[in-house]
Amino acid sequence: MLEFKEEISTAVEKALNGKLKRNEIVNLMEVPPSPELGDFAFPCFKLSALMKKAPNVIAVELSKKIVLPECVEKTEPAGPYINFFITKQFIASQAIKKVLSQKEEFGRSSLGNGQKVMVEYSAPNTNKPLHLGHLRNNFLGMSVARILQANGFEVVKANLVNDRGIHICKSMLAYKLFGKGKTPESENKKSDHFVGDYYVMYNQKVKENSDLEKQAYDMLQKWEKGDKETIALWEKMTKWAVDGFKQTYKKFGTKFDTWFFESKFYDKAKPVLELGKEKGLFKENDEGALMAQLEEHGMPNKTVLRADGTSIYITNDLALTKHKFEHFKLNEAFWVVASEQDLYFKQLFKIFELVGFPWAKNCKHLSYGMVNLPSGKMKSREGTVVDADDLLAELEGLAREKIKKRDEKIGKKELGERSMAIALAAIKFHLLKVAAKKDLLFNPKESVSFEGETGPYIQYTHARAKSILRKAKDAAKPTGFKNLSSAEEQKLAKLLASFPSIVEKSLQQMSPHIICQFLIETAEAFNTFYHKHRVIQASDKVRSERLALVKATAQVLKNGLSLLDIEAIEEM
RNA sequence: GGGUCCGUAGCCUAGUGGAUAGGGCAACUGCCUUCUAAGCAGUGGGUCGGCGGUUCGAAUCCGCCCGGACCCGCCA
Repeated sequence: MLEFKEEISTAVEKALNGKLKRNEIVNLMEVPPSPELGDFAFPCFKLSALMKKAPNVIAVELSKKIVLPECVEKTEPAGPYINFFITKQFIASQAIKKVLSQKEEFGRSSLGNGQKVMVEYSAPNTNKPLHLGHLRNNFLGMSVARILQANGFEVVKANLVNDRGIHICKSMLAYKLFGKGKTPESENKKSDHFVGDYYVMYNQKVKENSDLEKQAYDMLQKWEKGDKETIALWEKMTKWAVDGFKQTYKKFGTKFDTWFFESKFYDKAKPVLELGKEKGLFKENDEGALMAQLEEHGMPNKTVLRADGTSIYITNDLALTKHKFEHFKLNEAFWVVASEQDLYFKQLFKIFELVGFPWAKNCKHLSYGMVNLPSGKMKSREGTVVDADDLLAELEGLAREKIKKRDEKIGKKELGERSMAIALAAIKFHLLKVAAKKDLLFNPKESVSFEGETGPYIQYTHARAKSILRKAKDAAKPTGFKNLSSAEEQKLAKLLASFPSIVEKSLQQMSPHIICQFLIETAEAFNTFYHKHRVIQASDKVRSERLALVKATAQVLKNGLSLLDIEAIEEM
């Protein structure tokens, strides 16, 4: 549709004799709210101010002067607008030909020009199993990485494991005191859940015995000093946790190109700390803690090193970020982290800028809203979280029942694969379809739904299209697209043609939800078409053209789903 | 006290200046001997939190207020 817009703008420019520049005209061009009003509209308000004439008068006069380009069937002045109607066969033919020739490449671009970017996401703590919050994070990370890749960026997907700090020592302490040598194997428990149970246990026990708090802190000291016994326990429990995470990531299709461990970086910040001191940015306060002086830059000061010399979270990021940019030669780095850390990242990036790292301006925080439950906030400490593994198992079970209702004879392997694909689509789409910055209220009933604006609905639409294509078999190649002139076919073709600009918009805004909204609209348009028009039973000529439209729709749905890391299955 | 973000029908949500605010869930009415009913068509439901301002034009921009979430030097 872009080229049509260009051609129309050129025609308008000529008719205006230089009253407006061409790119101004392109920017003013709109799509009318309803298809009966045409495919493009030129509003005359700007001209009205310029020419001191009523916009509707201008619309009438100007529309007579415009020499129609080939692709335009007619123009109509409508109040202050001039509406343009693209010749119907041009719309269908342009859209379908492009999709079917470019196939999985359709929607991709080379905007990134090979630039290397890192997307860091997930960032689990080794004392708690992955929960709903991580899922939103993981899905955003995976999808953003895919959108970047589709636009010609070289993407490094990274996971930073928070495997040190006082919180880890809490679960270690509980295990040491009450674990009695049990193991995940002996308890037949997934290993990250096994570790997480001790974190919850610590938080229960500390309510009765506040001395545990001091013991945990002592343990952190011992850990930082390299105490053998403490390190051995830490290694054992960290491995349990990470092994468990890996199983969960595998089930969800969450992937990483590189793993960072906080324990390997927290003590490597010296060069950055020294640099900051030299610049006068980091100064010791009265208690001896090292503080980044940020108040004159409009934000609170930030502690970068404790008074006792031990590290905090930012100490690690100071070391790790430098390593990232230098070791991976990055052009840009993204952090997918919840909005509660907005200020933290503002401070971190400001520190990089003030220390003088040239890459400071290429650090981007992809902030997203918190996931809450109807009962309130999720708290790992209290065990009131929606566990990732449990949620997927529940969804998979529901999908399984639904598939069996439709097809009683389905094979076991097939059933397993399909139910998993559908369950994953449901949860991924549910968490991605809302704009990332919005907080999300996780309503269990809605989230397990496979109907309405859901991932399975998109998959179902794709499967329907594929089913037609399978049954049609011997499709003759269409010679033209003169028979796709119904409102339903035109609407669908226009949507397909707009996919590349949708992908570009989702890249610019780093927003997978834009893809979700597009897929919903396209699936709706296809299903409406499906109910109103027969494909296989149509006359030879019409059938071949409709089959091409169906094929193009399946391709675009698949390409779109792939940007969300959702599988487009063949049958449901 | 300060800062950031959010506020669109009973619930969830799209829409960041342009034509009657677009969907979904829930409710109700139709449609399966025709390409998969996880679908389609239809009905009802809206002071776009409030008030003021800017503009030819505001859900969208600005100001104030109300409500909610998050954050504010040694948690992550």
